[in-house]
Amino acid sequence: MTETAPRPTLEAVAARAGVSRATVSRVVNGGDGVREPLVERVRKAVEELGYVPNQAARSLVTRRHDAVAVVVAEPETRVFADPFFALQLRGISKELTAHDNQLVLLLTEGRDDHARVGRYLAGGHVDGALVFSLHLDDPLPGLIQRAGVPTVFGGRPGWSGDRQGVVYVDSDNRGGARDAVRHLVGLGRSRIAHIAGALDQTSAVDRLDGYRDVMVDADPRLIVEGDFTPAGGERAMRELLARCPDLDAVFAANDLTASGALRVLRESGRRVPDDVAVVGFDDMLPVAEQTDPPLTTVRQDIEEMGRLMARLLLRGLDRHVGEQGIGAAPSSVVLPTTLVRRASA
Amino acid sequence: MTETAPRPTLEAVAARAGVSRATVSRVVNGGDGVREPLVERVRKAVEELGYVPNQAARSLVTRRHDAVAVVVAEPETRVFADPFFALQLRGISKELTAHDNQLVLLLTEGRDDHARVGRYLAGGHVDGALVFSLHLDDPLPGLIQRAGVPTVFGGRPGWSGDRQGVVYVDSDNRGGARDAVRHLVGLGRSRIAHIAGALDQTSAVDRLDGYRDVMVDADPRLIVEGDFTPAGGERAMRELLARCPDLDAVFAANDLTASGALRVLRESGRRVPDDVAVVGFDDMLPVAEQTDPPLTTVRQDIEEMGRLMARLLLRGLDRHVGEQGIGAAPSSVVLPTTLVRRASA
DNA sequence: CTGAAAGCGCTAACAC
DNA sequence: GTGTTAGCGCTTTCAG
Repeated sequence: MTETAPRPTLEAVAARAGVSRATVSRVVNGGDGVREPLVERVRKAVEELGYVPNQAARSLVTRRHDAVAVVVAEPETRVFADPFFALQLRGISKELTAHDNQLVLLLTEGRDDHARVGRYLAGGHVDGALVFSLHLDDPLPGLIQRAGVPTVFGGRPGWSGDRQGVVYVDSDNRGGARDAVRHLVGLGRSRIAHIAGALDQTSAVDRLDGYRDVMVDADPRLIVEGDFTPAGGERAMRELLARCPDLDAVFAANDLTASGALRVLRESGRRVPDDVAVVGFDDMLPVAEQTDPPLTTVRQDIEEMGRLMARLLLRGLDRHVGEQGIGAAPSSVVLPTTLVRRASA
Repeated sequence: MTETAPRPTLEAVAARAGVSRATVSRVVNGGDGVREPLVERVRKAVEELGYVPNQAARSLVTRRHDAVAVVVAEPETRVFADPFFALQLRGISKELTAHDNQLVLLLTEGRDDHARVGRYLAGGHVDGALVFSLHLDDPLPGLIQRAGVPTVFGGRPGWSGDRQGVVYVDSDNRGGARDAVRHLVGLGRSRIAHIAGALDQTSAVDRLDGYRDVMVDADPRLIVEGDFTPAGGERAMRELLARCPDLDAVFAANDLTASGALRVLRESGRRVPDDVAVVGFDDMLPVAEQTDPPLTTVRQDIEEMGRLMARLLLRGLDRHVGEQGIGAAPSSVVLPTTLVRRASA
């Protein structure tokens, strides 16, 4: 365990360079308005002493941290099992890094963690927060609002009383779902089932709504709620097959769900797409391309969503420092989706 | 985007409660040595004002952050694709949370990021670091050492000149590999191939060494280097099959690799385990149980490794504050592995 | 262009 | 027990 040596301070650098603390500070922060010879001397001293500014001290006065929290409200860390988060995080990470901001990942495993997260955000460790995967009854948004931290949400939050000034980035879930179902209809299918996602999330609700937009008076038995997991897809598919053995297509709420459905369909002796056509959602490559047959699905650019979330937040922060702001407050964005045809439908 | 209101300070709370800042500070930090009526008054003021301590100010004087960085040196964020990290992170997260420490995840996507990470660590944002997935030539350990942050490594670091006081947590990769190969030998197999991991990582080298321990004079053509991915496993398996069509067993460096190998074996018409027995490493449930046939593999308790890393680090930090330390400096730990028999061997 | 001085919000001795 | 007083290391007016 590396031992921790006492770090040199601004003071020390100033002494060594024979200048004042103020001058060192200026040089360290870009060196504008300091004459070249001095800049040189200070740089040298910094180098020799291995000086690194103490961020706590700096933040205390600037009220800036150049760090952004990413809060993942997924209980039981399904987080990493699901490539979805990975991609989104990656987009976020890239954008933040490009703007020299640090990503601080806050995982919440359960109820108890909420308080801790609230404390952390309110404690002024970060300049803003990116929040994900909210469920309808989640206490997190309230906590965050109280913490008074600028926030951008991933996915449309589903509170009833839509609060002012909430910014989010979402996919056009409803439109994408419509495209998927229309595609199945275009294939001549008529008994089109839907395996929904967990309906306490807006993405699941929106996709279901899109399905209903097209299948205006669908047989209610053709709709089963899943949970966005392969296991849930299997369960739902079994249920559907039992209820409606005559179904000829399935629109699954995401690719993971579709992969489970595919497995059950195969077990039951159905051929895909001949007997039953299947469409997923997400176009999660590792999943959609590996299934048998490869999955026709609705693509959303997940990494871009992440990047965009970060960008909106940072823009909002800049606006903050720039007083009443030249630019308008950032507003929510809904990204388009595209249907990707493979072999399953 | 939630607007940020000015937060009340200790001073404000003190004024409202009619006490000194010191008293408020005491109450906020546990309230020892303050008489009940005052504690009550202060609590009330804190509540009413919605006071939350400013961490930057606190850290400036205590030199404590109650935050630990997790540095993942995996280029190109393979991080999330691999359940391995997920589990380890989870263990870490649990342990840190239990000790009221915040996890700060630092992703490094490439060379450029190293400097940024170094700066972050040296900047005194965190009390310690947990570092993963080092490759032999990684500049990160050097940076970290220079940053002077107490660190625990995940997996034995592979530097030539073994530095003093390096603490790591690792699995008994060599022993586990021996068990795996011995199991295959016990099954009566003699042409046992090995698909190694990326040999710039000690885990891959150790597993290869374990294989060699048992197969003392193995046909060198039976050994191929992979890269811990399914695609690498496929490639390697094809190569092996071309070189040694008579092989009757494969020990793969991890389950992901094994899954790729399995696919190729099936393609080639070999039955597993009848024609070729296969053993993996990791016992990554989502992988090992889903393969066809389910994988016999060497289990390592990955989550526990994560938990242990965090525990060692925190223990070290406590020792630090407790001066010369009552307990000894924490030392490295190597966890045992166990063979899990399923259908593939 | 450079330096002196005043804090940022908090904790920790040290008095009372 | 409680209050007073110094700073922690840095940025930022404000003089010069």
